[in-house]
Amino acid sequence: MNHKREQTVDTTIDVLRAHNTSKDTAAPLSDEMLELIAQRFRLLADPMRLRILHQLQGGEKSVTELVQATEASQPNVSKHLSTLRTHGLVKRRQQGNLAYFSIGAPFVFDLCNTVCDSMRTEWERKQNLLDNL
Amino acid sequence: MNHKREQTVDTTIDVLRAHNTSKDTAAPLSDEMLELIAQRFRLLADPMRLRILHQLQGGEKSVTELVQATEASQPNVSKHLSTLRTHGLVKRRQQGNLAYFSIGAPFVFDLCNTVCDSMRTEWERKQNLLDNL
DNA sequence: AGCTTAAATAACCAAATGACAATACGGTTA
DNA sequence: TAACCGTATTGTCATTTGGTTATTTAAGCT
Repeated sequence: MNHKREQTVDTTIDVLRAHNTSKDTAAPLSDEMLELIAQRFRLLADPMRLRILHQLQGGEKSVTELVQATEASQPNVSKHLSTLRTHGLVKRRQQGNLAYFSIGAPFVFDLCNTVCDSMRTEWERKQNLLDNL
Repeated sequence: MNHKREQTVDTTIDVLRAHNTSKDTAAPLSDEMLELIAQRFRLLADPMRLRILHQLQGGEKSVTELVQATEASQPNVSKHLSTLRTHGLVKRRQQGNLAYFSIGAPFVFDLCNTVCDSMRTEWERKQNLLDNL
């Protein structure tokens, strides 16, 4: 597989970091890279999965606990957990009959915070617009 | 509309911020809120849209420029721009015959950086695992 | 006015996604 | 072993999504 390590990776990140380069055309991101980034976002682009992750923020939980907390069907929760796991966002630990899941990639919360902050500031802006009428 | 401002918003963000609260069950996020957050992520969950946004990082661009840079069809680019615009991620400015688009929500790059960083550290970790064999 | 170019929209198709119901799996206990 | 519980998987469905082609709108230019 070997998705073009090291060199390509660093280049990409540097490009993404350089917000204010005044180049006319940004260095293109490879298709692979774009797909990987999109994939990560896609994992978070579902309310149910967000709900599960949000619950796991309180610590490790079994599937049944998650089912109760999210008020979703068990197969549904299991499936989401499975996809989250194959992408490394959650970890699984089996103890006897139970399967305990926990957060596997803390960066998730950074993302959520960024999104929430952006929404809040945007709403505050809109609020100000209304106030100044 | 009025998606439950202020109080609810702050509560939500506080909850998301409190990574290590040892509550057993996290305060549930409202369905509306989850859907909004998911929606934002969904916008970034597509390689084509990421490519467009990435191009706009180099500054304002016309549709045709974007078409050339992304090597996609014009209607395709237009449609993506339209959805990005209705969600506030890009701004549109019309000058004569041309329509110029630019970034409307800088938080996008924070998100991309977070994702890229996470990928890099993960790959470095895997790399170390291989090195230590 | 007519022609040309840029951009948006419409109509449509194929693929991906998320939900549910039913079933299978795996470990624990009787 | 059988019965039971928690979890995973499969098959199927409706919906959504991203892409295409064809068409329309709109602004400049002779």
